[in-house]
Amino acid sequence: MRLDILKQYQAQTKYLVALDSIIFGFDGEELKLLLVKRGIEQEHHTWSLMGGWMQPDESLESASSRILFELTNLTDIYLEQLHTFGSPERDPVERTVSVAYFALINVEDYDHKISKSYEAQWFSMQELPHLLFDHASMVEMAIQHLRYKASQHPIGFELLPEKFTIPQLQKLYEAIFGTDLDKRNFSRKLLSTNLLVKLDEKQKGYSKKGAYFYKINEEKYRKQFNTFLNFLPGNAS
Amino acid sequence: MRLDILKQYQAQTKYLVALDSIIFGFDGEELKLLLVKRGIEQEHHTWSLMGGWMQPDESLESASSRILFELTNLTDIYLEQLHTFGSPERDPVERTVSVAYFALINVEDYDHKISKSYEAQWFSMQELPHLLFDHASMVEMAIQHLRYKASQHPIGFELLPEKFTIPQLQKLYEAIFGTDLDKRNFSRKLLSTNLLVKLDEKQKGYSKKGAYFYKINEEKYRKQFNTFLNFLPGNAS
DNA sequence: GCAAAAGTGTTAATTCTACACCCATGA
DNA sequence: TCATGGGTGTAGAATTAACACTTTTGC
Repeated sequence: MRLDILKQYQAQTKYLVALDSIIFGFDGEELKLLLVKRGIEQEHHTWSLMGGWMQPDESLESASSRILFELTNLTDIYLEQLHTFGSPERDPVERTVSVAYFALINVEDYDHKISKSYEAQWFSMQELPHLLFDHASMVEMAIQHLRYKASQHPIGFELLPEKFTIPQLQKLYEAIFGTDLDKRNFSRKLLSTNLLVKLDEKQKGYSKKGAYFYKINEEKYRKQFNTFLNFLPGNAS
Repeated sequence: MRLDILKQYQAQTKYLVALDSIIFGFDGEELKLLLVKRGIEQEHHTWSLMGGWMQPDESLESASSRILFELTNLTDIYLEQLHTFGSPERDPVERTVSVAYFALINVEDYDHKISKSYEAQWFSMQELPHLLFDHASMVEMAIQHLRYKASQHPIGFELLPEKFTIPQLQKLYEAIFGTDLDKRNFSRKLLSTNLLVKLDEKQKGYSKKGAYFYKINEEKYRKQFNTFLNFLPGNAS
């Protein structure tokens, strides 16, 4: 290593690097966001995104997974880097660059008993509390991204249980886009992708007739993921 | 400020934060990337993306603009955050988190005489040299993003001079997507957006007949930018 | 007058949208 | 038996894709 290069590096200011997760869930009716009360601001009762610090041996991605695991005890969560926020004023305590990740989880899998150490709660997207720092803009960017992503890729499945019905899926898309969809057009378009496998089993309890369960064709799903365009049925904004 | 909060912040490791720019240009035939030889690695003759360090008083965005200005002397460049790269091994000198921005500039505006301090050169996307660190993956991600973005938004104009012809624009799109387009369908779709204003002037020299120049309707362009969908004519991948 | 690029229209195929009725079941 | 949500088909409209000839002008 040349000495002048090392010196050039050493002359630079270093910064704290944080990760924040925008965690979406779906309860069958509404789109939800998982928020925590962090120790940091406990006395102010300020809700915030789940977050944490990057450790020296971690990549951004693995730090983000770790932090998510700490809260939910879940692994294999759909996680995608959203944007990095670094304005000098964003954290009044000390300058921090925060890399925001957006996560989709199945609410049923989330066991709130496990992580008692965090005071965590699902909030309807319609009734979000005041958020810490610039977390509200992170959420805003995340919902935009979710809309785009869900319209182009079959990402919605990540928010549902393994077995789901078409009406459930439609409700999810309606929640994401904040609009009503025509069920005939929706199911036609959906089934035409051949990503769904119809099961023999029917959903019980919710409706009298019961809707058939479907699961997703994993193989096709992985294969098509990046070439899957215009998924969103027509009559959404 | 509560003391325990401050302590929690102070216990954290800090990191270097860098910015790297993937700068695209278009010379009328090919899509190009602007690379520099950084002082860092000069003896190895390694090309790299233009980059620099974030300063304590800057946002990521403004640091990125500043660095781009240092190289090109241009302001008002199309600049968009792409992704943040932070694997522990990415910079062997010292752990650095790098926020990558992707930039579109008009090659004619770029005056290589101005920034003699950098050894900079345009490279065809087909013939990129070996790049520093993880810069090759940044470029790969950027080209993917450019393709998506150009298909959904009228972003291509950023790469062209103020006055351009339709055949020029078509060549640009063909370069971005690496495919041929049908000129009849292309110009129909393009003109149907009403984003172009036909000028009286014709391009001289390139073809015998000469093609009409167009400029973009700035007002509509700004307004439509985020709602402009499916711009790409049909017969591109 | 001819070579080279510019410019322009039509048709068939596909996809999208709007819309309404019957079905199965539990209460 | 009736109320509730599940499931399905069709026709008109709009968009897309494929395709070829005429125009202009510098050489």
